Amino acid sequence: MGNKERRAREREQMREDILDAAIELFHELGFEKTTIRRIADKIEYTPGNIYAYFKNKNDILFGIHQRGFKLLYDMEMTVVDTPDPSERLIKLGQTYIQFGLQHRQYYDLMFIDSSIQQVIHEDDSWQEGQSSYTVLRDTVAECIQTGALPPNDADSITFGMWAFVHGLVSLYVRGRSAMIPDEYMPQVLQASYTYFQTAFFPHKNVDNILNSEAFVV
Amino acid sequence: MGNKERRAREREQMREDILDAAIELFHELGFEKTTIRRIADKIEYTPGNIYAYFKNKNDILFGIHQRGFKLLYDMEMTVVDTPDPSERLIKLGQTYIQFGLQHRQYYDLMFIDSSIQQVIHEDDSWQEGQSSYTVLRDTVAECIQTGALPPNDADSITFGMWAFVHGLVSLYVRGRSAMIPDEYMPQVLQASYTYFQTAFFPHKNVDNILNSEAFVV
DNA sequence: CCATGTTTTGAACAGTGTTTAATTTGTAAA
DNA sequence: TTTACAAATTAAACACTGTTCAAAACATGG
Repeated sequence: MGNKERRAREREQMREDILDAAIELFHELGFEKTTIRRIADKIEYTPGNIYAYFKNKNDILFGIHQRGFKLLYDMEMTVVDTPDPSERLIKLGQTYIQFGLQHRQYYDLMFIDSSIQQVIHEDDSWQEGQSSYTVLRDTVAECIQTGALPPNDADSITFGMWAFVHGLVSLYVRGRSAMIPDEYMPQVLQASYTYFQTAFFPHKNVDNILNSEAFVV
Repeated sequence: MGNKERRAREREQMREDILDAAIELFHELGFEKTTIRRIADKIEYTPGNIYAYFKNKNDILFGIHQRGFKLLYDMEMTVVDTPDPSERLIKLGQTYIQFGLQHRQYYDLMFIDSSIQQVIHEDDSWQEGQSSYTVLRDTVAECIQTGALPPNDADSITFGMWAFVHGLVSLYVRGRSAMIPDEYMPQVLQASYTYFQTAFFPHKNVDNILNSEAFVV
């Protein structure tokens, strides 16, 4: 018979349709203006019906959120096989910033916005973020082991590294840098990032590792 | 007669009352749940009447925002007379983080939330933020001049320093550190901050400058 | 006491997320 | 083919937002 399976597939398809529409609106308008009614309009259904597929709006945002983390993870995978841990760390940070600049909307939802927080706490299968953090932490730990970084609690250093790049990106994403003209921001971010890495790895040529390329938005 | 003056004073008093009520609610509930109707309730007026004193809700939030910056500025003033620029820089960062931990709600509104951004752009008399930035920038510039920091574009370094502490605080304020238990966070922040400063000022005893005190929340 | 200008109100508008009873639809069995 | 039942979908409502505006209340100077 296999009708059960088809029904399940159709349900899953509908969920995907909703998510696709949501993401499209999300890119056009940002998540604040991505309303249930607009999503419903886009897929030509009634607002209420969406609640048959998603618990609430945050549940939809969480779906977008997850896709964002897949995107970030894929980008990180392109540099994760760099043998030298300090070089890898430098590249990981660069990639993270690059992601933030290229996908501001995703970044906002993933790391700044707070409406989702509740959903994340309920859904403890939240490995997407964890795995990105683990990649970073492992690299930091390796740097400590090889003596590339002065020894200390690995979590504290990892958190600091993350905080730094997050600070750079989030100030930019939320437009908190009125003192610096917008068009200079990518260069400032790049210079700032390079400067900091040079402080941590004085014996490396950070510029060479990053190919001296400024961030592209 | 002086009635004009009294009227003006009463108007200003009303504005203050609204702001006070707003701030109280803001502390209790955060700015998302600080609604016009709740503010009106608190001062026993009608919601509509508030619009006779403030252009809109963001205008009220901007008032809170300004008070927050006064608070931050006052805290910064307690360390700004430190003669050695690198010590001053270290203490400024510590103070900034301390502010963020002690006044999360203010911090959120001042540096993370985006609803106000529009008002800030309109009101170009927005020196509150500028002056805090200038204090930091001047200190960084002095560090470069005295050779305490390797030379580079002062804005890039300043922005990076700010980004780092902002990253630490904002990840904490928005609860983005699921991988680290909440009760350890102040210690992790402290360790992370000390570690980074040590990287920038290897010849300083950062721990001593900060009196080895962990952040208090 | 009246006229004028300010302050305050109450009701409405358009928008939000969400719930629920009623309706439509699709499918399997009689 | 018709009936029966379950799933999908709708329409309407609810309780909230921020905001506007005509009307009412008030205070004040003449």
